[in-house]
Amino acid sequence: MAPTQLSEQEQIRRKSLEELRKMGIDPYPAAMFPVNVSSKEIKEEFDESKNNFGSVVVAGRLMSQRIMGKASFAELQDESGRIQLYIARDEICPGDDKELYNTVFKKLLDIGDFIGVKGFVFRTQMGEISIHVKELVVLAKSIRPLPVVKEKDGKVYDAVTDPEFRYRQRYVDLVINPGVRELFKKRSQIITSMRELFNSNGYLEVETPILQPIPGGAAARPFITHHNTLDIPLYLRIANELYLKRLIVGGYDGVYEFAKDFRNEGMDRTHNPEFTVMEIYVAYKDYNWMMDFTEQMIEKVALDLHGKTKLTVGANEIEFARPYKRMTMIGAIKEYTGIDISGMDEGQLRNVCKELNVEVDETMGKGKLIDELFGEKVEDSLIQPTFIMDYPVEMSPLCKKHRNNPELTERFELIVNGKELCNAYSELNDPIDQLERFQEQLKLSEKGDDEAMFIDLDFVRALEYGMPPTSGMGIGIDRLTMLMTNQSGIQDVLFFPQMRPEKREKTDSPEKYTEAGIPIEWVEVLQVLGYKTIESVKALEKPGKLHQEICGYNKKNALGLQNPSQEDVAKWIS
RNA sequence: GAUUCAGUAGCUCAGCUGGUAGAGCACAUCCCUUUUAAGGAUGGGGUCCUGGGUUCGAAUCCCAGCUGAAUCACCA
Repeated sequence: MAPTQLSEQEQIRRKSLEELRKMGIDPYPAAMFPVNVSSKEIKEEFDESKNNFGSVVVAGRLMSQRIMGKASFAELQDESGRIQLYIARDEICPGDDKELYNTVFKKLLDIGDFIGVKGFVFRTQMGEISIHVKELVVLAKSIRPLPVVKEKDGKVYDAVTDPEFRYRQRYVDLVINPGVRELFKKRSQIITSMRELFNSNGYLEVETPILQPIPGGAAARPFITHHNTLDIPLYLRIANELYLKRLIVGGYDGVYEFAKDFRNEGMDRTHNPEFTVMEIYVAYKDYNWMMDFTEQMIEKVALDLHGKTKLTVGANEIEFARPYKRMTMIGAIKEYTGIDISGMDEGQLRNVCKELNVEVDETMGKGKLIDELFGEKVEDSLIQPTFIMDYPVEMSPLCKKHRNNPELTERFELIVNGKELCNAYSELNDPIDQLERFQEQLKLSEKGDDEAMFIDLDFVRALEYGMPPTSGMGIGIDRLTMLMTNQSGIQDVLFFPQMRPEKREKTDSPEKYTEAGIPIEWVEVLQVLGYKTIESVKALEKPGKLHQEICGYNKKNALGLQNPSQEDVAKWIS
C-alpha cells in the first residue's frame, strides 16, 4: 500500500473511477449528449393537466443523493438551476442486472459528477416538480469533492464565504454558491444593454490596440512589456481615448469600444490592475448632449436589468431615473463648503484648503488644489446621480476649454454613491492647443509627476488634419456593475480578480532522491513528511530525528517497509 | 505603505484563565418503498498556516514570517 497525499475522499473517488472503468463504463465519454430542455424551462412551463414534458433529456451535475432502498431522489444542477430526479431501481434497470442502480448510482456516483438523464416530468407527493428517470448515463466523473452548500426557503446553509477560496477557485464558487452565476449574467446583460443603445444610434463598435508604443488618454502608471522583433518597449493601454478620436478624424460619426485597460497601481476593493471601460465618441456633439445621452444610457441599463430605476446600493436607495442633478464643480464646492472659490489664485486656494483641513503639498497647482477640495469636501456627499461640470483646465489636458471661461473645461463626471462613474468631455480638437497641453504635462512629468501624460505626436498630427467637434464619454464597467448589482468589491464582479500567486511548494522528482542514495520506497514517505526537495533532506543536521520520523510513519501506517538503519539515514543526509 | 482582525477535518465553525483535538454537513459500512437543509445506527478522517521562543506541557501565551480581509493612506 503506497502512502499518498490525497485526502480520503479523493482516494475513494479515484477508486470509484477505476470501478466504473472495470464495469465497462467510460467515466469521460466522448459522445455528445442530446439535451433538449433546461431545468428552468421545466419548472416554469410544466403543466400537470397537459402532461407536457413527457420526454425530457437533461444533463448537469449531481448535487445531492437521498437513497431510500430501491428508490432514490437526487438533485441535478444545470446552468439554469436545479431539478429533482426520481430514480427507481427497476425503472433504470428493467432487466435482471441491477448494477446500474445498486453499484453505479448508489456507490460510484458522487456529488459533483456530471450525469445525463432521460425521463418524464411529474410532481411528487410533496409537490415538487421532478423528473422520473428512465435512463441514466455518466457524462464526467468528479474526483475532487465539492463543498456542499444547502439552501432552504432562500436561506443558505454552509455557504463558502472565504474570499480567497471564492476568488482563487471561482469555478467552485460558481458551481456551489447560489446567485454567483446569476450575478455574472447581469454583468453581461449590462454590457448588452449599452451596446443595444449605441447600435440603435448607428454607432460603430470598434477595437483598438492594447499594446501601445505611447500609453495615452489618461494619467496613470502603465504596465510595460517588450516586443522582441521590433525590439521596442510597448505599454499595455491605460485608456483607448486617443485611438478612438483618431477614428473620428477618419470619418466615423460615432465609435465605441468595450476595452480592458491596465494600470500598474494599487489594488483594493475598487481597483484591479486590469479593468473594463467603455468609451464612446460622437461627432458634432458637445458635453451637454453627452449628459443627456449618459442619463439615457444609465436609466436604460437599470430598467433592462431590474425593470425599475430605484435600486438599493449598500445603505442607500438610489434613483436612476432621468434627469440627474447638474452642478458645476465650483458651484458644488460652494454648496458644500460655503466658500466661493471662483477667481481665486493658487495662494488663495491653498489657504482655503488649509482652513478646511484639506491636505495639500507644494507640488499641487491650481487645478489639483480644486480637485482635492472637491474630493475631500463634496464627492462623498453625492449619493444620487449627479453631474459635476466644468473642471479646471490643468486637470483635463484632452478636454476643450469652456466656451465661456478659459480657466475651465467642458468636462463632466457623473458621481453616484459618492464615487465617480463616468467622465466625459467636449473633446479638444484644436491641434495647437493640444500640443501645448501635452507640453504642460511634460513639465509636470519633469517635476516628478510619474502619472503625467506622454506626448503623442501622431495623435497631434491626426488632429492637424481636422477632427469635428466631438463629445466623448468613458464609464467603468466594473464599477457600474457593482452599483447595479449592489456589490461592494470589484473582486465580486470580476470572474478572476488579480491575486497574489498561490505558493506552490517545489517538489523534487523521485530520481533526485534515488541519485542521493535514498531507496525509492522511502521517497514518498519523505515527501509526505514534508521533505519535498532533496535539499530539505540534506539540510537536516540530526539523522536520528529523521530516522525516527520515517520509522514511526512506517509503523503507524503499516506500510511494511524494512526500516533503514540510522547509519543509512545518516548517509542520505551527508 | 500603516493599523486591526483572521487562518483548526473536504466545507461551515466551536475549542475559556495553557493539560489527551470537537460538532454539523460531506465521506464509508449497515438498515430503510417517495425524501425536502438531514430517515436511522456505526465508523474513518487533522502539518490546529509556517518557523522560532516561553513552559514539565502550546491550537491556546510571545516574536518573526506567509496568505487573506477590514479601515486608513496613495491612486484616473
